[in-house]
Amino acid sequence: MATTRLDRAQVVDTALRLLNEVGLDGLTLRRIAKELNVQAPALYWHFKNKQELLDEMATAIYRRMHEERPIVADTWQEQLAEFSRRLRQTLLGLRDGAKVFSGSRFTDAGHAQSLDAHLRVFVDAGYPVGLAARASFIAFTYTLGFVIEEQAVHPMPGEQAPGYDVAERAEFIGSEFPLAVEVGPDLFHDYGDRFEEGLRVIVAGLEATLLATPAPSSPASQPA
Amino acid sequence: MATTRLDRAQVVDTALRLLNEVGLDGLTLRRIAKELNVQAPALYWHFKNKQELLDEMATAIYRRMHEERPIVADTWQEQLAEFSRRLRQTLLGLRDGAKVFSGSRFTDAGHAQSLDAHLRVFVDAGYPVGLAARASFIAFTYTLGFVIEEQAVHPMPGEQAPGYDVAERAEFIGSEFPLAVEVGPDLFHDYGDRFEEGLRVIVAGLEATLLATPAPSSPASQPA
DNA sequence: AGTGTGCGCTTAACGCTGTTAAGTTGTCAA
DNA sequence: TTGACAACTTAACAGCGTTAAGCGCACACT
Repeated sequence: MATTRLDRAQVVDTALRLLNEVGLDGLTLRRIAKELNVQAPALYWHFKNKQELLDEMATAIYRRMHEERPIVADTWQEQLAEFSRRLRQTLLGLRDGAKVFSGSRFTDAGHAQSLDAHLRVFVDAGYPVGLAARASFIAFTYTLGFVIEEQAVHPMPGEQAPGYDVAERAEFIGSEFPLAVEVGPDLFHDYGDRFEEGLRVIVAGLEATLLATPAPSSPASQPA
Repeated sequence: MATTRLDRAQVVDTALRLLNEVGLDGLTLRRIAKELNVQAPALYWHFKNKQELLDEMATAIYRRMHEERPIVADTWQEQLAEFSRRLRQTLLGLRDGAKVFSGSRFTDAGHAQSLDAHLRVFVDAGYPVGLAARASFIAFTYTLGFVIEEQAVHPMPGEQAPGYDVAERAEFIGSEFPLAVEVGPDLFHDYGDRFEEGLRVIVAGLEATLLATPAPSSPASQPA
């Protein structure tokens, strides 16, 4: 029964909290408004339309990734892996988190700060910033795609979506394609371990290719 | 002016063609029905609901990947890269292709055939099938995440979505975070080249880790 | 040939959605 | 005390996915 006036941040927080209860499909403007003891059109005073609210939600999600404590990493390998882990954990913490995130755009320059800090680790290690960005984009898209698939099977950490039972799938496919049947557990179980495995693969691949030589030109910019 | 009766395949084909014109948001049952010279509820004779139609569309997309010609690859590296390239190209060929694909489930066992053939390349090279599946899943999620980001910027191969201009972005961020500004082109240009770069990274990473030793146990199953 | 069954569709309608327009209230400035 | 503007409410609109009921035509059967 909040009698104070609304502001954008309050709407965003409520919407994010509500998302975990009702999911993306159930997240309607009327439902959000009800939660705020307000009528639906009132939201249009604060947001141009629903997409702008969703964009602000995505921005808030990204901000949450870093606000508790900044990532401290001594090597670019640690920095890349920790960034990816946090992204996954943050998205997993929200129902349909990956879909909300991937369907929206950042609304402020706040994300530039953490991106800048992230890239700085690579630059300080002597790599060109462009290379750092391209390498990070690979890990970023891997993480995004991974969590989208993961949340299709597990909408929330504890829950299991119907239609992904491995035994059921085996029966569905039949005996004609034994390899496809056999890999069921490898595709639909142990997401945590498999995510880490993928991170190790990408880091090893970067060490072998893009980020092979420690420093082509300058030794390293002096730490701030 | 087709006077023949509808069937599921015809609806799916029409819906996929229409998707490129109107996008996922514009793809309503009434619009699809209109295209088929039929009323919207008629679709419910052929599909349980809209999601079932979308699932069938995703299945058809996956089938298109392989139907023209099967992938022929001598090495698992080629197989993995070519599979990923085809997935990307197929998704890019459809407006919102990655979103449709990632939001749906396969409706038949047809995909098991190509998955089986894909895995066979790894098995014939002497690797355990579980390792092959986990390695392929890494490339798969990378590709999916990559195309989702790519299609956010380029809804169709020629077009450019608003709000992603690099100069605009630079002004938006300001001078406080120079590294974040500088990497604009590295994040938003040359998607084709960067996708290939990512594939090379992942293949190199697999060679260095998961798929390092040619064959742990059996030399190779004899070719069929 | 006449009759019945049921497939494949139409028409009508429901509740819900995002969104717009217009009107109302409270607060603060002059 | 008056006016203005911020922040909302009420009412309404077009369009959505979906359900219920009814209709017509093709085919099987006696």
